[in-house]
Amino acid sequence: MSKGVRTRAAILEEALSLTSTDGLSGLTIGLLAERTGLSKSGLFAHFGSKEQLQVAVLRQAQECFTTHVIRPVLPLPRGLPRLEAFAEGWWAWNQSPPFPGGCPIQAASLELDDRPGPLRDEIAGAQRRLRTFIQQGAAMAVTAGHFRPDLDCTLFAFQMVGIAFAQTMTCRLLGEPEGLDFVRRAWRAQVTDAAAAAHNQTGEISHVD
Amino acid sequence: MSKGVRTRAAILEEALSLTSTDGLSGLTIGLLAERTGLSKSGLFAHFGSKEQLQVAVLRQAQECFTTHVIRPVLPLPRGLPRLEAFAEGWWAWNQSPPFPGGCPIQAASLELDDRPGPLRDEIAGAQRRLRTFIQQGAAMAVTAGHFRPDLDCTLFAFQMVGIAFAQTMTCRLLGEPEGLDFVRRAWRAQVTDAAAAAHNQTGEISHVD
DNA sequence: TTGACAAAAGCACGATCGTTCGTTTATTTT
DNA sequence: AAAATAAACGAACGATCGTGCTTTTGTCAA
Repeated sequence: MSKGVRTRAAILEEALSLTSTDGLSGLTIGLLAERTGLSKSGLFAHFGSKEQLQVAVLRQAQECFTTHVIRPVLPLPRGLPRLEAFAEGWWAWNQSPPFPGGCPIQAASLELDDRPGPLRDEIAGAQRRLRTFIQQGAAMAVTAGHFRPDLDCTLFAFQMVGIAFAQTMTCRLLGEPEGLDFVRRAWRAQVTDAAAAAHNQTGEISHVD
Repeated sequence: MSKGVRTRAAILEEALSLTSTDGLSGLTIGLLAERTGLSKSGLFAHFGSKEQLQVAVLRQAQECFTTHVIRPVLPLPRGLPRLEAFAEGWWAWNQSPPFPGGCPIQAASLELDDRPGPLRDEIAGAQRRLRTFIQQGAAMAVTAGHFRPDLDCTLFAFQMVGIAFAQTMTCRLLGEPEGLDFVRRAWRAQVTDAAAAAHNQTGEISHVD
């Protein structure tokens, strides 16, 4: 690994931290240069423009999420087991991501939703892929008989995304310790509803853990 | 109404528009002065500091929300009717608020959740009050017999907040036209679940509209 | 209508923003 | 080790940031 690639990675790591606390618009070249011990111009040369730096940060955030949350659950059996594990991993990610602040992509989703351009496209793509992943996970659960056949998997993904946002607001903004508990119960209710007519009517489903 | 109060109101209205598209950190004194036709210093004198301007904007946003969404439903009968009307009003507000961008408070909730200070306190207070309003609305529905007695009203509010966030992401960031449809179905599912054992088991409840 | 006071303007400040360019220092490759 | 290339620096750019002043303009009551 050559020098350039190594420092670029170091820059992005620090940039990710900064973004998680101050947002994409709070990510500033001068401050980032100071924290990495580089000169502004030296750092700048790695990206060519601020916007490209921001895009790189978003890409890095996605990769980080994939590594921490997505990839670990892929070896698990399709359907409910994988879905449950993903959920628990996602809640844990939201609760304390590998940066000082909250999930940068979640924050950027509301920060840039009215400003068209490459940045918004990047985040929109990330959110779309995530939703698709959830939706397909639910579809597998249907195929496996864990979920009822008439389940709307897109709606299922929509609801799960909602829980994640509510978690961030409750735990991070309001700082309520029982937030994670709400998350789990909301998720349990959703899973129970999705499984309603599959095995039985009472919502008693086979657990993973 | 004296001159000062009038221009202050005009400033705040324009500031609210700006914040809705560019966020609280994108709200800049120079740009705001330009749009209102005032000088930077003339505008600045109305607030004393940028932070106080931001606080004023957040207060204005809350008042606007109260006027458009909260107040209209207060005359309605307690319980489900009022709750349903509030829901529809809230979805409409999220779909197209009275500003060019999205709801500033929702955006600021994720923008400032890691930066302690008066601004975060203001938003946190707003979100707490909103959640309390929902929670009490659900409690009234329990009292009225519309919802089951063992309903966790705090969890109910948590879930509803989640739907609102998911709506913004789906409709505003992703621009999916069927987003509002998801919102209504998710909300319907939540209401159905909350009403489950009240009148009957099928989720068939008395409608308002 | 004049005098008191509020509101806005004008100007300047230090700081920081993103960006460019020429130079110097490291790292590769030959 | 020398030549070629990549990486980082230093200094400066125009612009804009938030924030102080002083002065001018406008408003409102006596």
